[in-house]
Amino acid sequence: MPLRHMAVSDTLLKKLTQHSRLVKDDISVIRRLTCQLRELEPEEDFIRQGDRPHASCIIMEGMMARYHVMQSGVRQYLSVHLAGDWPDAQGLFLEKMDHSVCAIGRASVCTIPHAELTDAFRQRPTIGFAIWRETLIDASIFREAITNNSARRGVARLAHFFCEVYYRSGLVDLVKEGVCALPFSQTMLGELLGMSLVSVNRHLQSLRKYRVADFKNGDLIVTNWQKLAEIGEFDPLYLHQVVETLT
Amino acid sequence: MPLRHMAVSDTLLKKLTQHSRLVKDDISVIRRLTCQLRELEPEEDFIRQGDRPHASCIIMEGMMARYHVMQSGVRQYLSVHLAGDWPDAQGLFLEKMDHSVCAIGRASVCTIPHAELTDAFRQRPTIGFAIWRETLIDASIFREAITNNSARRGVARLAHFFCEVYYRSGLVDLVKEGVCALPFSQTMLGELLGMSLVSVNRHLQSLRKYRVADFKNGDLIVTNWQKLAEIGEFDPLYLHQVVETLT
DNA sequence: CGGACCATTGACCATAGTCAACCGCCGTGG
DNA sequence: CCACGGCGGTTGACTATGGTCAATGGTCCG
Repeated sequence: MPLRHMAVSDTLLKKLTQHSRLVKDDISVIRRLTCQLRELEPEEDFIRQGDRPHASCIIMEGMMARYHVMQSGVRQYLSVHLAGDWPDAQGLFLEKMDHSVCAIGRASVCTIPHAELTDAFRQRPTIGFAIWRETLIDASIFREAITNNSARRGVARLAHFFCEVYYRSGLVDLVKEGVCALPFSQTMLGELLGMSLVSVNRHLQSLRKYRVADFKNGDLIVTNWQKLAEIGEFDPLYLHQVVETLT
Repeated sequence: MPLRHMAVSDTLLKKLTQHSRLVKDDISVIRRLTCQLRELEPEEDFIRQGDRPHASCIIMEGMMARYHVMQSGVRQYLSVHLAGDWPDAQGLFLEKMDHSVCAIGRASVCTIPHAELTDAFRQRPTIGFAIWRETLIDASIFREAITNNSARRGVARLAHFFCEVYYRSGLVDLVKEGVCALPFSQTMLGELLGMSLVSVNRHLQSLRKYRVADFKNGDLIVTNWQKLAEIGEFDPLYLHQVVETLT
């Protein structure tokens, strides 16, 4: 893993200003944060269940996911993360990781030591609030996943997940002509949605058949967004993408 | 709903110091927070999906729960909360509630305006960190719920939930001789665990049959904790009950 | 006494899991 | 160069888990 130092890229600022209002002083404190760039191999763990986190990372490129490992060894993926996301902010104030975070496909991240972050929060509480909000949005996404995996079945569950990935990819400009990257295998989709590989395959086929969406070679192709959102009962409220003032 | 003013009770301090180290100044700022006591009728909503939250509440007595409402009108409960919990801290920096919060049985809460809280965080960042951590623990509980409802089936799912309630009740001294309150109906357990009323009833019977746990009249009775934890694959790590220093 | 709600049970059905085989693709090594 | 193995995707057959429907009984309350 090659490491090099760099100033925190605009990726972070772009993400935070998407939902929080920051003033000049906040921005300059953020710009002063240093971070190390790290490249992750496909499926490489960034941090593991049981580890004690000292730094957290922002995704520069690629995709990452959180997951639990069951006693049986089976994985349960919990959420997926895109460029600009902060997939382990959850570990900021926790002693030990209760879950792992890995790359999905090749990814590069920027890591910032916790100590530097908490210093920034003390200087400019608004920065802390913005990142706090970031973690609250994460939590909201978890809640939606509980509902999706518990109360929706089959096609709706798959459709809802596709909606989420597609919508969030759009927010960070990662959708090109109805296509966004989703470097998952069907097996992994099953481990995310709490269904078997075979079920994923069959529900996928019904989305294909009705020309709503397709998924192949690690790409998600949305042919009928309206219909997909309807099947998945998708309402983006839970992603909380509204700019408001943090006084 | 009778309202009266009071100083924030020790309930909050007890909760925060359970997992965060606070110094004298922090504590006195917390003691200066004012709050309104509010009594909630059984099943009364404290705040609803779509509302804009201006205050948040700490549970003084009783139980509360978060839930989503599906398009079909069906409820999906997301998490349950006990005395000392902060069931809507999730709304602290969010524009609109993406879920509702209601009382489970009779409950009383203490509400604190958001503005007063953010002021406290600016004065004493450590207080913010402690409450931030509180919300991160919530998120961890959500993650566990994803895994529970997606990757465990039947009895294990029910057993895991019982473990969580029993364990958390123990932390705040609400277990008496193997019994703790859980004022749910079997229908509600189903809406929490993503299974039908009938399944809940049947899985409950198998826990009864093997003398592991029982559930009746709104009470959870644990007769064999060891076995229950084994069936539910319960590992309390995700509750993050470790005191550590927040510098 | 009647109604509402909750728990329980049986019968039946639907969804989804398991198992197994097969295909195509790709990368490795003989 | 080609054979082979591994992996991901697809399919069929069978099974199991759990959902739906419906009826019953108990308890509490008006």
